Amino acid sequence: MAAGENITIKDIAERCGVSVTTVSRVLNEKPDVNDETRARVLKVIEDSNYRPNGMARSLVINQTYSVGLIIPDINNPYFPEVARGVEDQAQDSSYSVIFSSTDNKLEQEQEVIDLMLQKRVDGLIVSLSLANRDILKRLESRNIPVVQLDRKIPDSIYPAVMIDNQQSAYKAVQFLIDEGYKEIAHITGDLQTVPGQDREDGYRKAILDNDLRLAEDMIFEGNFSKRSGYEAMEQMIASGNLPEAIFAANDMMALGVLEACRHAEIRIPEDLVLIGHDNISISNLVYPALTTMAQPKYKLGRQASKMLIDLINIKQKKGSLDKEDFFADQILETKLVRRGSTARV
Amino acid sequence: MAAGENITIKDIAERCGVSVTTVSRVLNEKPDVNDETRARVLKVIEDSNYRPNGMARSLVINQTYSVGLIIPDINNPYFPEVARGVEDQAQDSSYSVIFSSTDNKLEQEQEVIDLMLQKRVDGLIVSLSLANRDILKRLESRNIPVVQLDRKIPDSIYPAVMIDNQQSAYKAVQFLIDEGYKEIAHITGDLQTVPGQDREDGYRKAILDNDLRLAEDMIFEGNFSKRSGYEAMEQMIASGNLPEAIFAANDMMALGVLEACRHAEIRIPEDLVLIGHDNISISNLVYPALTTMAQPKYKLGRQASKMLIDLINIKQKKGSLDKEDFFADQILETKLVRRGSTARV
DNA sequence: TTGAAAGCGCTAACAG
DNA sequence: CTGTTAGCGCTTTCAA
Repeated sequence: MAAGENITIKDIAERCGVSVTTVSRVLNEKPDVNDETRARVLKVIEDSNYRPNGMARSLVINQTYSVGLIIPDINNPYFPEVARGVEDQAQDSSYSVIFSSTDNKLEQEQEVIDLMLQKRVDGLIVSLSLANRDILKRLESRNIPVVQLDRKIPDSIYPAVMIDNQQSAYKAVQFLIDEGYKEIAHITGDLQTVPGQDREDGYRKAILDNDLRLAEDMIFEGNFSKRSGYEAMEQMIASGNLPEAIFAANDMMALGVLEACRHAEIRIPEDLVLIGHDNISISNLVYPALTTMAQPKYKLGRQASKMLIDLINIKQKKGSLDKEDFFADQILETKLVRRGSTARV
Repeated sequence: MAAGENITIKDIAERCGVSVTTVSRVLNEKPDVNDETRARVLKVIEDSNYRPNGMARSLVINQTYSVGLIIPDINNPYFPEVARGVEDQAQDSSYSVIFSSTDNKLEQEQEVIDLMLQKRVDGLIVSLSLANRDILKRLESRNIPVVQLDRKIPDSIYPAVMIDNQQSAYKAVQFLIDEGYKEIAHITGDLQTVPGQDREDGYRKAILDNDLRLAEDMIFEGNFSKRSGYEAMEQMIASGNLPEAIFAANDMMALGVLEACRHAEIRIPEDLVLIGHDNISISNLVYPALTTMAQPKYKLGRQASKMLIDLINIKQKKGSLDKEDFFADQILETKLVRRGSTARV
């Protein structure tokens, strides 16, 4: 056990008979140091298993090489993959990531951001609740590098990495139409969120662009939860007026539809065709497997991470960030994944 | 934008006309400070939106209030829930968590642990690959607080929070037996891992304890992946000798079984009954829903987090950790969750 | 109840 | 090529 007081750069310097400056130089791979000296120092470092104290270092260089990742819930099937992308990219640049789930609670978001700022993270990747433009404003005024993920809060200066929800929904519906379906219902996501709204817009646009009838009673309001998908399907069944196809604004709701159909002995895809959105991993494990619009979740995380680190580097170089330093939003493509739930019969 | 150089304790002191010591005192809620002074300082802090620099603070108090979480893959359906537990508990104590996925790669594990130690995390929660006892030894010698999660590396001094895999498997099989099934097959997990081995042991024990026939050809080696479950099932089908029930060492493999059965038109639970292990969230979303042994994943994370923080506090108090400071392993109970895949018909 | 001063472990001019 | 010195922003004796 033995306490083994942490060994410092000073100890190394002494053991080598050089100054701490010199040790610092070899630590940071600066050029101006005699090869022989360098070798000696390196050896002692190795032997004593010395690791520089990152905090002390951070304090003086004013950079921690860590970033914060703030998401609604790591348990939400959408986020682990995103998180992994963020982490992998961060690690490539020797950054660490501190993460925090907020359950979309304003107070929580506030709190964890505060905590992270005290820890002096170099920047933040955030997926915030809509109501929180104030937080972003405050971050702006403190000149903190931030990139938004998945959701973009309007009128924020910070760039976002996300998909085009409207276009993606449009493509989903267009696919159904191309397959020959005319009566297409939509189960919306949470309409308090931008993705929820945008996906509904995409649905409407596709219907109209194809000169199909846009019936308001074919639009059912959900909230992205499985249960809401289940209930929407129950409503359709109760109405006695089944559509030919359903576009659910996300996969979880599509799973709810699947379940309701099973109970009602409605066969998918024979009696009703179904498409979801997001391609969460489960969607390939249920039966019938879900046709869906795949979000490049891993890549979203990776790009956001990369963008943030680029921003941090700019700030580090210039001393601060100005409007023109921010990148344009990055919109990644979704991709149709055809599976059983829309199979031709 | 404006750079707005970070404001420091010194600035506050000046604006208040007091010394930094005094400001520090109110910051840390020390008693010895005049109420009136305290109020004044607090006001200025509030007005200037000042946040103390955590790094500087950490440097002197030698504690960062952050812990590292090292797991194989946040994408593995088992871990997000665990991570959430770790995080929630950490947050309750104002700790942050830095996380890292290692894919069970020794080199990765080594690297991220090193990175975290440089950042001076106060402790580590780890779920390491079996081969990595050396890492733990090194951590011990550096007197780092650590708790193991899910898997325990033998002969390590560090406590673990986990389930009793053997007993849990035993209970699963006993349940099948109690339901009246006699021919029960087992698809093992990765036998290079302790959980894989232990679950097989539990299966064997239950069979023997109940005086059933332990047939080696009823044990199929898998590796925890869905595919391996699928293939095992294919083998059973090909052999023309179906069991009455199957215990799959985890849910993913059970999912593979489900799929293979669908292809072969074997009905579950009518023709064959199936139980998995872990209760990953998917298991309730497939059809038929999977009967399984539920791991208290969230709680595992929470307990591990709590144990680690307790350890950190002890170390902080005593200056170092000795053998007798470590807690006993914490073994949490799994619970049978009955669902469709074992429904009586 | 308050402040001066030393120091946490490191980096970065500056001088030699 | 190397060392001296002055901090980074905070806490903590010690004295007043």
